[in-house]
Amino acid sequence: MPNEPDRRTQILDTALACFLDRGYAATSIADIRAGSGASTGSIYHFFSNKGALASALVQRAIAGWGAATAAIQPDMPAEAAIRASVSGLVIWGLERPAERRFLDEMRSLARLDPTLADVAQFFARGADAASALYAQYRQRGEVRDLPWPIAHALMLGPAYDFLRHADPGVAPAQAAILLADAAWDAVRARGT
Amino acid sequence: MPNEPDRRTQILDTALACFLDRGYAATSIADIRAGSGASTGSIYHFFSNKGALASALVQRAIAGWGAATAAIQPDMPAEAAIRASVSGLVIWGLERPAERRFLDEMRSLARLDPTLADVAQFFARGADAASALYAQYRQRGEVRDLPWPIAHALMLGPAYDFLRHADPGVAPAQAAILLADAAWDAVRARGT
Amino acid sequence: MPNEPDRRTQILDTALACFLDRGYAATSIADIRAGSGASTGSIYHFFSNKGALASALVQRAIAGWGAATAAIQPDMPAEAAIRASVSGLVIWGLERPAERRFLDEMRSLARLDPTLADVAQFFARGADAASALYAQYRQRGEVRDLPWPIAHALMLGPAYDFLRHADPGVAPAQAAILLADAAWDAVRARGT
Amino acid sequence: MPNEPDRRTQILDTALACFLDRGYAATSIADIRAGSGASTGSIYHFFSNKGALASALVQRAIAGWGAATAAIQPDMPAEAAIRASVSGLVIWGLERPAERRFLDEMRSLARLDPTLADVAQFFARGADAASALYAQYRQRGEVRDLPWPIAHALMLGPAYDFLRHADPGVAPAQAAILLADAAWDAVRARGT
DNA sequence: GATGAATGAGCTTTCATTCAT
DNA sequence: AATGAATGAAAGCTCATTCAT
Repeated sequence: MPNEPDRRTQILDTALACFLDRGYAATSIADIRAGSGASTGSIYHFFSNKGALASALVQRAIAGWGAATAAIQPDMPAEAAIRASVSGLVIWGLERPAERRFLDEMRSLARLDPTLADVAQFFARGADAASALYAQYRQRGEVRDLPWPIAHALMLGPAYDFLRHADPGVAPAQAAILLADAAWDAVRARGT
Repeated sequence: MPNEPDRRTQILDTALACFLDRGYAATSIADIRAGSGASTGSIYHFFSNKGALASALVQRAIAGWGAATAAIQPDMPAEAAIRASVSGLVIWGLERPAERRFLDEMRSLARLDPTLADVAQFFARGADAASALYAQYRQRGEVRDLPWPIAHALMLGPAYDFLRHADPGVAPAQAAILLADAAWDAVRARGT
Repeated sequence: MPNEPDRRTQILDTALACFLDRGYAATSIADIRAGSGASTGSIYHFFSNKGALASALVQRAIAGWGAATAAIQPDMPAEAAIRASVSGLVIWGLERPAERRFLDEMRSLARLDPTLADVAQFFARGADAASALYAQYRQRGEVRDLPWPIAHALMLGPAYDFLRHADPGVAPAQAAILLADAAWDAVRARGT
Repeated sequence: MPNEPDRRTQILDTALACFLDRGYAATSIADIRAGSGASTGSIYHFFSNKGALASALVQRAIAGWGAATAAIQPDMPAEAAIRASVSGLVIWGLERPAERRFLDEMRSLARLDPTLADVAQFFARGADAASALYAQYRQRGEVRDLPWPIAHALMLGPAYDFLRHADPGVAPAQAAILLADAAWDAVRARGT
């Protein structure tokens, strides 16, 4: 007998499928109801909000990306960490373009929609952690003394931009290397 | 006799104000009607769609940004052109954050909404022009031989990323210089 | 050709019929749509709220009652005014029990529902006017020096209570006289 | 070992708290579930309906008020009985305004909602008892020969009306006396 | 006695768009 | 060129109640 997933999971899976397919804003509760076989009431039994659904999924999606960059340790050299995180992002993003687009949409919607407060907080926490890590590298003298927003932009901005215009014509491996190289070049401590 | 703007312009101005204030998705035709004093019918007389309104405004907004980088000529050295265009983007984006956010929103909505086809085309045309320019620089040997999506990402990705998280704590001039430097460093032709 | 009422009026009439039949809370917009032939959108074109509909109707209903007591003048003797207003209320309430019940429901809902703020204000204004009138009578020495809430209760409380339990077994004229007498007896200035 | 109240009582207590706080209509079963710690199923195990809950509570609430007027005996003089019942109502209503408001709401809802038939019956029974008592006083020649609805209105209408507009500016004791006096004056047998 | 997942009809409100005048 | 009434599908969400365990 197959291991039937429970209702909560069915709903979550359907919601993710819809969000990836159509985007968050364009997905209606009715879509999720139809896709999952659950009733409207059932959906709201498990998730108080459309936003709560998104929140649960953002967490799941980020966890997936996190796994891809799990190798990064706080005490590893800045160069290795930064290269790994950029190329991890690029590889993951090229493998799962819909997921990447979904997170992108959530990031901007979370700024305005109060039902997405959880999502916003989630992103904020991630950003803080990264910022703290960069501060460490700076103290160790491995990276340039840049304001965090600039440092972030120099390291990850190109990857995000590249993924946003995702073009199947570029080989993932090559793109990952080029962008990781550039990220490290842009922030590594300048010699005397 | 005062130089009363015509209806079309009144509508366009109000629409822009609303889009900048609330975003495209959150602006209703009723908002524009109320703000402009024009009737619903009048709005649809001049613009066949909500999308058509956006289209006209995207053109106007981009024209404004274009003016800021008007100094860029096809035959000027790559370095000057690239630096100018990056720092132009940064300065403009910090001066007009709402406008920048609006263009960002439009760029992503245009991918899905068929009534925004014009907008999508408009962005595509801009991208093509930039791509052509980069090809020229490459032929002249001034820049690295990179796939255009990568080159674009290296030059402008950081600026876009920086503006997206727009932080009033960083001085505009400093940010523009840092990002322009980085852009040029990332793509300039490598010595032997 | 019959004088077809306009949409706004059709909606208002249907809404009143529903409110009188079922009460405000139990009436849905769908009921009004079905009864009036107007579309949902049309209803919301004329009335921003379910509450706005109620507000318009409360005004109309009170105006109707006002007409019944139109004879009351600020400068007429307290006795005549009070008798007229009590018996006017009783006669009107027995003639239009549904209308009376509707106003009663609105009075209590208006305390809590913010979309009924207009209704609340409307009732409040009426109460203020009555209170001011009583203060005048008091100054003229025609009525007892009672706190307004008590005076109101003594004069109109019995009529409201009687109408609430409306019993067809009591002759309207007799009821009106008994209650008007009692109202005047209860508040008229006591002799030395 | 602490005297833990049983589930039924917990549910009832929470329901009352909710009804007093928000009113019957605005209270959902979910509210009661959350407040009482009982499950939905448990609530429906003890009470077949939302209405059954209300019914049990109306009984309790009226019993409370009954205790306040317990001194009233069938064979005591009409004047004492009427004064006691009016001032008892006023004192009780000023002390427990939420309870009073709740009973008021129930009285009007019970007229329409079939699940509140019990409540309606309960109120009716109370009214019958009072009516029978008045008939006795009438036979004894202590009170006016008035139709019961009018007599009720004259005696209790002012108190109800006063409590409905409950104004903390009037001293309870004074209000109770004024309203009790008026009640007796209004119905006591007229001299030749 | 107790649980809580499941139901589904129903609610108010929004909004881009059409069209007769 | 201009009006604004009219449309109706669609949205997110609520809630009393049922029932298998």
